[in-house]
Amino acid sequence: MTHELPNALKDAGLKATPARKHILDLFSADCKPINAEYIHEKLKGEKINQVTIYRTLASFELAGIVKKIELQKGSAYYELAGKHHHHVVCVDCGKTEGFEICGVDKISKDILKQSSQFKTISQHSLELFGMCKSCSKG
Amino acid sequence: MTHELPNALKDAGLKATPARKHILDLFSADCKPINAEYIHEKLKGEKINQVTIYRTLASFELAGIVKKIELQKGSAYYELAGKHHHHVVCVDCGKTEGFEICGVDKISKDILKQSSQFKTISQHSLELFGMCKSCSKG
DNA sequence: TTTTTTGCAAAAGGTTTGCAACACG
DNA sequence: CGTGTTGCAAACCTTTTGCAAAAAA
Repeated sequence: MTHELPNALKDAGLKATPARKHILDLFSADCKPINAEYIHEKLKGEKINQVTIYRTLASFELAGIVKKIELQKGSAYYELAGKHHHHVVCVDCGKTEGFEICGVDKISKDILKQSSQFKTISQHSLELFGMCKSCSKG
Repeated sequence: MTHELPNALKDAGLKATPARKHILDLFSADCKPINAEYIHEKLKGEKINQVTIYRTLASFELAGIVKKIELQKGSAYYELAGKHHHHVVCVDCGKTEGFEICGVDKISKDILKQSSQFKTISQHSLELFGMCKSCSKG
């Protein structure tokens, strides 16, 4: 149960509280986007308040430990901030798969070139939606 | 005040009520993404209930008249469902600009080719975030 | 001990629902 | 006239806030 981010909390200037260590462990263990509800459910043995989870996610995001992603599932999802990547989401079961292909930087340059109103583009969101193999059976 | 979508309601099997006509006019007039609050504000003279606005947006989306877009501004935005395009959003003032460049279909093909889990990709969201010229001054 | 962090309760913000009254076609 | 639509009130769900108690360094 030792996490792969041993000094992430200290480096971020965050005190190493049980709640934070457990949540960090969860991120390391399940390498997939998770939301507050999932964390609360997975850690229900630890009796961590939902508010603490929201605050922990906010501080992790501020510290650059995790990244918030918009999967259009009605709540905010987070995952470890690692290599730049995007996701395919199954519209049926919600399963996600990451991918590293991303041509958006080139698109951004083209946009700026032809844009009358924008000066810089610093971020982007790109999510694909489709059917996974299990759900498209039958 | 005649709208550019004269038969959109009839074609969709929706009754041409005042609320729907006004909301449709708004979409035609302001060719930009708008949300429920904006509609409510713009049409406050018409005394249209918020619930009616939400239901109208839902029925318009179902009918394919409008498209919901995720601008990460805390509420759902909609715009007329026309040519496929995406947006740049100013992280400072929220201004949006549309653009038609989109290389995502090609990316989707590549993803599917290398994906172990997904069979089809049917939609995507792509939004860029940056600073508009007014906001990056100073 | 000092500064964070947590829990609780409550509120906020956007959106949805149930139901009766209303109005389009 | 009949079915679809609206308004009202209330619920819902996720997320945020205020404040005092608890805990990390």
